[in-house]
Amino acid sequence: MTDTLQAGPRPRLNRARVLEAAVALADEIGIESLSMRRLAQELRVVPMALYKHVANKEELLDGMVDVIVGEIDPPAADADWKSGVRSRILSARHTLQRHPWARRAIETRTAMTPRVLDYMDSFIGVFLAGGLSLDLTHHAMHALGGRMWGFTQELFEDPAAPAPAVTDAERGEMLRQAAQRYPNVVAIATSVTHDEGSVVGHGCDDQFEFEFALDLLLDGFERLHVRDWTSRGAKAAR
Amino acid sequence: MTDTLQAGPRPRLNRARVLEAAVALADEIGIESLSMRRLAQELRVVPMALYKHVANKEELLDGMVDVIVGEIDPPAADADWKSGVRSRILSARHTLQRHPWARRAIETRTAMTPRVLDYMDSFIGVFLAGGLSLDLTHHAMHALGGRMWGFTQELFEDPAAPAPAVTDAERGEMLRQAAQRYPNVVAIATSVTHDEGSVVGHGCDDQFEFEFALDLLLDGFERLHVRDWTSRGAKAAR
DNA sequence: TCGATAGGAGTACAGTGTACGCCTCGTGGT
DNA sequence: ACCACGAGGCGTACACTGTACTCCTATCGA
Repeated sequence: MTDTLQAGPRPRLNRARVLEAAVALADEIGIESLSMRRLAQELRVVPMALYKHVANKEELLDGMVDVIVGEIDPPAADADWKSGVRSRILSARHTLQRHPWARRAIETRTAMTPRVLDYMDSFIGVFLAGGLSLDLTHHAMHALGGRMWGFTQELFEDPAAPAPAVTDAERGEMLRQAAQRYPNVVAIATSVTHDEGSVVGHGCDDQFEFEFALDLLLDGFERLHVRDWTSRGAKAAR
Repeated sequence: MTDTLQAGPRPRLNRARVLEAAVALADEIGIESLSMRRLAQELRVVPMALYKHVANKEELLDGMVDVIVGEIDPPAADADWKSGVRSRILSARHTLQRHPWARRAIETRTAMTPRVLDYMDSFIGVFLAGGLSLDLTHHAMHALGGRMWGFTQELFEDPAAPAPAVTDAERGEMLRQAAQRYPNVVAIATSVTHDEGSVVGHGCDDQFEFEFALDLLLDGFERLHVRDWTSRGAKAAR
C-alpha cells in the first residue's frame, strides 16, 4: 500500500529496462548529458542500483548500441545482391538517424556484441548469396566500412584482439559455436587468415583495404568526369 | 637563481607551447587520459594557468586537431588530379596514423579552424584544376568524406550553422575575406546554394550525397564481380 | 623609476564514475 | 509454516574531472 502513494509501483529493474531507458534518455537529452546519476533518477532509483545490471558505464553504452542495432530491419528478400545490400544499408541509416547520438557511440565502441555479429553475418550473407567471392565480399565489407551503419567509419580497424585468456580447448569450442551462429563471419575471417599467417585477426592488410575503397571511389569520379566531359563535347559539336 | 634549482627555467607559456604539449601528451598517454590537470603538471604549471591561453578544454581539443592538420604535407604538384588526390589522401592518412587519438578527435570536433579550411581549399583546388565541375567536385568531397582525413567520416553533415550573431554588413565582410583565403571552398558552397534555396548551408541534400557515394561503391563491386566471373568462365571454357 | 598588465598561483565547487557495506524483501526447500 | 538465502535497491565515501573567482608577481614600455 505504501508504494501506491508513489507515482507508480515502479516495476523491478532489469538489464533490458535499464538499456531502454538509457536509449530513450539519450534521445531526449543527448549522449553527453547522459550520466549514471541522471539515468538512475529517471528510473527513480539510486545511482548504484544500476551497477547490479550493468558492470560499468562502458558496458551500458555497449548495451545501448546493441539495442539500436537490434532495431535495424532484417534484410528484405531482394532480387539481386546489389539492391539487397542497398536497401539494407539505407534501412540502417534510417534507424540510426532516429538516434542522433548512436553514430558517435558506435564509433567509439569496439565491442562485438551478438546483435552486431548477427547484423554483419546477415549482411555478408547477402553478398555471398549473390555469388560474390569470399575475397571480394571481404573487401566490399571493408570498403563500405561504416556505411553499413548508415554512416561511415573504418571497421575492423583496431586489431587489438580482446582475446581474454582462454585455453585452446575453450577457444576451439567458442569457434565451433561461433561458426554455427555466424557462419558467414567465420567464413570470411578464416578465408583471410589462410592466405598469410596463422594468427587470427591479422593477415588483413589495412593499407590495402583503404586504398581499395579509395580507388573504387576515384575510378567512379573519373568515369563520371569523362562522361560529363564527352557529353559536353557532344553538345558543343552538334 | 631560485628557478635554476628546478629542472629548468621553464620558458613562459603560450598557446603554441600548450597545444604542442597537449599533442605530445595525448600521443603518450592517450586522449582519454588527457586532463587539464595532467597537462598542466606536464608543463610544470598550475592547472588554471592553462586557461589563460585556452578558453576551455573544448578549445584545447580544437587546437590540437589544428596542429596535426597542419602537419599534413602540402599537395604535391602531381600530373593528373587523380594521383594528386590519391597521394594527398594517403599522406593525410600517414600523418593521422602517427597520432592514434586524432581520428576520433577530428570526428567529435566540428570547428572549422583556419588550417582545416586551408586543407579543404587546397584539396578542392586539385579537383578543379583537373577540370572537374563544381558539382562533381562537391559530390566527390562528400563521397570521400573522412577518407580525406586518412579515415572515414561524414563531413559537412551537421548543418547547425554556428552563425554567431553578426550584422549583415559584418557577414558580407567575412564572406569577402573568406573568398580571398578559401576561394575554392566558397565556390563550392555558393554554387550549391544557387540551385535551391537562398539559405546558406542548406540546399545540399544529405540523403542524395549518401546514396551517391554508396552507389559508386556498389557499382565498383559489381564491375569487379562480373570481371571475376567472366575470367573464371573463360578459364573454364579453354 | 614606476605602474599597468599579462600570466601564473591558490582556493573552491559542482558534477562524474564507482568501490564497499548494509538492509530488505521475495522465494524455494524443509 | 517456517526460515535462510540471495538478488536487488540504498547510502556513504572517494578520487578525479572541468573551471569560476581572487590574488599575487614578474615583466616591460614610458
